[in-house]
Amino acid sequence: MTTILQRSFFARSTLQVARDLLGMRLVRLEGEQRLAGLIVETEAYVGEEDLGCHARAGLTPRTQVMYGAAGHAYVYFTYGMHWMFNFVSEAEGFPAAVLLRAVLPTDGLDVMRRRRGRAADSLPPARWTDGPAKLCQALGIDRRCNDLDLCAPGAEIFVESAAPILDASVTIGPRVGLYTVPEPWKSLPWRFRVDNPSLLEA
DNA sequence: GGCCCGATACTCT
DNA sequence: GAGTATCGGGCCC
Repeated sequence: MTTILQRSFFARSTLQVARDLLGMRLVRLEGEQRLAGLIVETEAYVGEEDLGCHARAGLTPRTQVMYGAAGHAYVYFTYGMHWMFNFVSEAEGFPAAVLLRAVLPTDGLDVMRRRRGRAADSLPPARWTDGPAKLCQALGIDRRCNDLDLCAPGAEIFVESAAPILDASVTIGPRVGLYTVPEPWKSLPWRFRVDNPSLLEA
């Protein structure tokens, strides 16, 4: 039986949440259409002290969602064209989140493939959603999803429990794309990745 | 397979 | 006005 992850799951150490989300199933409901994928890559962004985290600038209109209750979605726009999806973590008032970097499509493949367009041609499903902006495009996630409560009854986006991933199948390393972020933040091993996503049972 | 680059608009200084 | 938690196409192996 599957259960929906509740707020207590997200209201923990961000590193623990990022690790434990691996293998869980992200579900996106669009009316009758169910889109879903197994989470296979995440990154942790933890507090104002973390110079890789948007909250380094403190409380602003953009970052206020990260200061709110755990279990909400923090969705932001970057590079002039891309949306990114995050799970808010930790206690209310402490700004932190887990960036979703990749999923393995399991439900609604036809819709996801169509949304990815030519970039999906001749590639297996795992390659349609192996980047933070790619999966947002495939799942139809944009600014309307910012601050959604993933733990509310009837939520359009939520996470279902699934088979946990063994430590032996997880690679931990530095976060991606923090070119101008100073050490030690740039190199902290706060990225969690399932080694062979395509081997996971869909 | 790899590297380089441009697209594009939002956030905070 | 500068910087950006990226992507895909073009090019060269």
